[in-house]
Amino acid sequence: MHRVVALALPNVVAFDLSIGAQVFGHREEEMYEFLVCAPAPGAVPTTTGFALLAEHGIDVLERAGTVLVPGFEDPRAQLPDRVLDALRAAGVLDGRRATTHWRATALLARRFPAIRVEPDVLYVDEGRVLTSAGVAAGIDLCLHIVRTDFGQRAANAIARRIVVAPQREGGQAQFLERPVPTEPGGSLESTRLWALEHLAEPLTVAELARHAGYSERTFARRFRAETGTTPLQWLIAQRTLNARGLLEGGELSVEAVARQCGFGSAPSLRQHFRRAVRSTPTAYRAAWTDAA
DNA sequence: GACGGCTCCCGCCACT
DNA sequence: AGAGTGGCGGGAGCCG
Repeated sequence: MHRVVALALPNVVAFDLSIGAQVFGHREEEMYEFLVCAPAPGAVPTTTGFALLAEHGIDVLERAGTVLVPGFEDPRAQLPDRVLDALRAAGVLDGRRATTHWRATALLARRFPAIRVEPDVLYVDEGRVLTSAGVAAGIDLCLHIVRTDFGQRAANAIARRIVVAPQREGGQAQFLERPVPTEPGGSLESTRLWALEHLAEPLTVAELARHAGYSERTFARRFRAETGTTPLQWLIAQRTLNARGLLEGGELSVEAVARQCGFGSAPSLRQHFRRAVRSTPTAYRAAWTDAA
């Protein structure tokens, strides 16, 4: 079983750590073993007025398949050498791409010139090291990890369980205007859910706008404010996620997958698939078939 | 891959 | 005045 170990450093952001716990630590799926460790086992203060209990010391990091480092205050604090050694964190990002909360990207770039800071994405996957932006982007990153380890279907199942809207691609802009859409009446959430149910049908932006009760212009504006992307790009991303799930293990032809996902034709699916996944549908299916 | 035809979507601006 | 809205033009991008 794949072991994920979260490292709770003093004044950990409990919400960040909880995302990992919800995604990797739930008993419903038996894909991951999830442990929480700290430099010294025991109570670890959080930034939000309560402490959490870390049952393990950092020795468990050695046997981790994935190490999770949730946010903590103060990031300027000097960590003990033994913690840094365990993480091999010093210089680990040098020469790599990385991101962080949009308020801190400039600081990160200034303090660590060797890191190629990507200021406007949700998360960055550099293979061995993955980084994400502010809180909610951690969900996208964790689901991305599940997808990498076990496929889109597994990621979809967990996303459904924790009731988060379907994933967003890492390259998507961080939400600068409205981090969390509130205001139930004004939110386009229900229109997005409606669109997901009708993904297989041809959908136009005009239809989505009509469903939401806005003019096309206002709909487009509000859509970007809430999701950070445009209606069509969002549709394409959702259709591609759907296609990934169908390709893994399924027997449907690429043409049939395309139609079932709402792509008008197989070439259309191939084009968007290549851009988002950097692979072809057939190669993607083969990779998952061989892995299983 | 190339190429039409069409949709999308963003800046601009008028209107409330 | 200032914020929110929506129509329009046209370049970008999607689709067959």
